[in-house]
Amino acid sequence: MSNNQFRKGELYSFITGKASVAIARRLQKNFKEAGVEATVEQWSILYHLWKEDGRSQQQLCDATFRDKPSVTRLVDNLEKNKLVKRVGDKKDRRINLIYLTPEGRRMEEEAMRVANQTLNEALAGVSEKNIDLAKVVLQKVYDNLQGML
Amino acid sequence: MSNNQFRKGELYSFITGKASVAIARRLQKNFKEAGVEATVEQWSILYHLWKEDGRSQQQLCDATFRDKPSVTRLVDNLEKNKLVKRVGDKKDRRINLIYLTPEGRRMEEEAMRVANQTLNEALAGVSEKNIDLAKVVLQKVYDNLQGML
DNA sequence: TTGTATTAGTTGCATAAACAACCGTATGAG
DNA sequence: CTCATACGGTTGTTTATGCAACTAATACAA
Repeated sequence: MSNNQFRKGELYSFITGKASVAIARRLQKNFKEAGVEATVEQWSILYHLWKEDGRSQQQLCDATFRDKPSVTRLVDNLEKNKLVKRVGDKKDRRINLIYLTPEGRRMEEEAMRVANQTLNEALAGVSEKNIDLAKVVLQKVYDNLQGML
Repeated sequence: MSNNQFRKGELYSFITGKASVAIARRLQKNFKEAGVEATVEQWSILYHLWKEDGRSQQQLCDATFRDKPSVTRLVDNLEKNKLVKRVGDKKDRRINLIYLTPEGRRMEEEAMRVANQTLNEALAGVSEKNIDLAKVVLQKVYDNLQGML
């Protein structure tokens, strides 16, 4: 069955995902330099709220590929830093809707500018075509692994 | 300078690296099912020791893209689980050389089998050519970000 | 209507990461 | 030789993840 033997080093690189670790580290550093007071993980939650405010924690789980405890605690920290606020859903009292505070909304422009700049640094010298191809491969990997749960 | 505007969702996917997170989660699950008693992070250290035993912690930092405290604590846990042993270097007393225990050595075959199988699951249906291309893109991303430190 | 299953969210515990500050050892210039 | 500097490793603190167990609220079937 192992018709797919990997060349030396390939296995390790794919599994450890050093490229995405490097991007996250750089984004964190760039946030700090730009005075954006949030972690990359917190940014990933804010990112989805900027697109559509007032999502439930469960929706944020699905959007960010995290489990429920992770989102609970990210929201805890975002709330502590006064960037979002939990509001109980009136129709279904199990649900927390997460809303941006004015400070949370204010952060969007600069944070997204830094995120785009960081991705430009990361992808410098890579053609559009190859970016698309890598994207397709990574999406396929993700789909392969999701499907088998 | 933002000649490289990203399509919707692309920025988020690249930065959060969901594919490599998914691979790591699957590998952890497969380890568990196969009775391999180690975390993916611990495996990443063992992987390099299986290739060459008796490396220093600093060498393991370089090999695994981790900082010194991270490796210190991974080695702490590996030592606690009796998979490796710290041995002081005789020539330079600052250095710890990390050696596999018999149990650590015994784990290699099964762990590498599971790792290869996991990568096969992840890359099912992706052509050799596209795997290579994705690899090149990810390496370029890594190099871009390393260079600018 | 009652009782069971499902859903949303939280808490506890172990592991890991980043960053800064620190200690002991080695090195090399003067 | 001595002292500043660099190097290898450890510790403390904060943040985040995964898993399992749990609570509260809802849905739904009998």
